[in-house]
Formats: sequence, C-alpha cells, structure tokens
Amino acid sequence: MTITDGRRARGATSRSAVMRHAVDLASTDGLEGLSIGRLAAAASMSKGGVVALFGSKEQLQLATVAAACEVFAATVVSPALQQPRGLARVRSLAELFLRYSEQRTFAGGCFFAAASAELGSRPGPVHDAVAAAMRDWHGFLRGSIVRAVEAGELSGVDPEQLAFELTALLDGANRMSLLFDSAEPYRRASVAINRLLA
Amino acid sequence: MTITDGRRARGATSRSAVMRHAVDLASTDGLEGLSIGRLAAAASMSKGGVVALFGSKEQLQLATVAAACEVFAATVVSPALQQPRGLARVRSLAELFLRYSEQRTFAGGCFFAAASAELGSRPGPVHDAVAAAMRDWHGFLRGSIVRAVEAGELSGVDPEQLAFELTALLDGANRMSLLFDSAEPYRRASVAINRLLA
DNA sequence: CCTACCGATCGGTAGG
DNA sequence: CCTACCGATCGGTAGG
Repeated sequence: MTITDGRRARGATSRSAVMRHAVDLASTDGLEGLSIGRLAAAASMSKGGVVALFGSKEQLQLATVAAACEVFAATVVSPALQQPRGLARVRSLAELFLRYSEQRTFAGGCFFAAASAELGSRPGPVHDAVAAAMRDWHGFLRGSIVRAVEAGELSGVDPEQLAFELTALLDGANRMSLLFDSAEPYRRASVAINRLLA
Repeated sequence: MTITDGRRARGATSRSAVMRHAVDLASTDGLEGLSIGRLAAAASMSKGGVVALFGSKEQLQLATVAAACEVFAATVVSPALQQPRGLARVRSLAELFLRYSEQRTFAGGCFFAAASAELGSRPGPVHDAVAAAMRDWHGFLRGSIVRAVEAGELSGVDPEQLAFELTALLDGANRMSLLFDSAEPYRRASVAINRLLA
C-alpha cells in the first residue's frame, strides 16, 4: 500500500530549495550567523515557513551541515573514486580539494574550515556533527594513504602523520587564499604536496 | 606644561580592564559574537559605559584585535627574540606558537585563526586589521627564515615556501586540537617541522 | 506554508 | 561612567 502524501513530497522539495540558500549564507556568515529571518528572505518565504520546515535553529544548522557534506562528497570524494586505489587517488583527493576551495564551491571557501573554526571551542550537537564530518574526511584520506603504502607507492611513511600534514596544507591554502584574496597559496600547497608524495 | 586629566587616565585604565574580557569573549564567540551588552555584563559595567569607552562595535572590534596582537607579541614573538638570529630563532618561533596554542592563552585557541576564519570572506576595516596582523606575523617568520638561509643553516630552501608550510602546520595543529580536543596534533606538527628544519 | 505576535537582545542615542 | 530609551532583529509560538 503506497502512501501518497502530497504534503510530504512538497516539503522535501521546499527543504532542498531552502537548503541551497542556507549553505551559501552559512559559508559566509557562519552557522551562528545563519538566521531564520534572513534565510526566509533569501528563499522568498516567511519566517514561519522556515520554522515549519526545520523546527528550530539548531535543526536548521544540522541540516545545513548535512547538505554541505553532500556537496563536499560530490565535489571532492566521488570524483576521486574514479581514480585507481593508491597514490593516484591520494593525489587526486588533494588536487580536487584545492580546486574545490579555489573555485569557491561555497561562497566563503571551504564550508568545513569555516564551521570548525567557528564551533571549535563551543560544545553541542552542531559541533559534533562538524567534527564527525571532519573525522570522516580525515579517515577517508588516511585510508587512501594506507592503500598507497600497501601498494609500495609510498615508503617510510606513517599514514596518520602524512594525513595530518596533507590536511594542514590543504586547509592552510584555503585560509590564506581567503584572507589575502590570492591564488598563490594553492600553488604553494601543490609544491609541498608533490614533495610529500614524491 | 603637563596636562593632568584624571578622566583620561581613568579611561585608559578602564579600557584595558574591559579589554581583557573582550579578548576572551571574542576568542570563543568570535568578533561578531562579541556584543556590547554581554561585554558590559562580563566587565560589571553598563552598556552605556562600554559605548562611552569605545564608541561603536567596530571600534571595539578593532581595539580587541590590537589587544590580541599585544598578547601574541608578548607570548610568541618577544621570547623568540631572546634566541640568536637564524635557525635557532625559527625553531623557537614554531615551538612558542605551539605552546601558545596548546596552553590556550586565549580561551578559544589562537585568536587570529578564529578571527581570520570568521572574517576571511567579509571585507571591512576589521578584516583588514586581522589580515595586517597575519601579514606581520608571516613577514616576521619569513624574515627569520631568510636569516637562517643567509647563515647557511638551511640549504635549498625558498623562504616564502617554507614560511607557508610552517604556518600551515602551526595553524593546522591549533585547529585540529580544538576540534578534536586532543594534544596529538601538536606532536604531529612538531614532527613535520623538525623534518622541514633538519 | 501564512499572519500575527511574544519576550529577549541587538547596536546605538539622549541627557546627565 | 550611569539610566532610560529608540527601532530593528533575534528564535520561537499560536492559530489557522
């Protein structure tokens, strides 16, 4: 027996439409700066409508983090899966991340860099969701490095240590590019990463 | 002829007392989240009093950035000047930065990491003040590296490139330690920095 | 999904 | 430095 609930289908469509605005607003103004009123205005909707869709600001923030995860997965992780396991995939992940940041997939640069800086020292469910997303990403990167080590393409390497250094360089390039409005940090990061993966 | 303006002297004392609270609030809640009302409450003062001392929120933010610069200079830069020019000073700067972050000199970790992430994509005088502070710090680090190269203590090194990599590792350690509430990133950063400076 | 409304807080001003 | 106040906006509720 199929339930044909038109309201639920419309709700899902509305949610994803509003979500696009939410992710953009949060990437520039932060998850705390993402207000229900301004989001409603951006989505040409009433405040009550946004509240009806998401319930509370915290749930809106959690939905926004989840939506950003999907964008990140589609932009960085999925394309890298087209590459064979091992060093090629590690290189691909680094390059795709730099492109994702440089092309300003999110208006305010890497969504997770902004979110983790904003929530780094404030406990709560939203902090935990951001930390979990970062853990997933680090874990995926580290796993990819492990494959490269197993294949003998990287020798004398501690995967955890290399994962730390790669993410530091990727995030550093994102931050400095935003702060100084320059593309040079991306080239600096590439140079360092190529040396680490040589 | 000496001007003895008791009000001005009292104003300066009050300002620096309020400033200490402002820097702490901004390091956890961000420069935008630093509200005049909560700062007044933290300093046991009326809102009007805070406004009288600083004039506007933007001027309060600028004063807060300046105060954070002084703390950073006293905690990281000045002690490093005790070391002789060259590689010893570069090592000292890196170690002092990691200690400054790990000891939570600011409640929310490195003040400038938080501020630059928050204001990275929002133009204005406060953004410019933060960017200028970061530029000074990078310039000092790069200059210290140049001395080490000139002294023959670092060979085959591009100072600009090395400065980028060091700051990426230092900021990366700060961010990951805050996000995951762990001291491990500091050890990872030390390992990488020791290799770069070997 | 809407309108209408709630109490709280925002940055800032007036006047002393 | 204070009190008293301004209009705007905040997150959220009520009722439909």
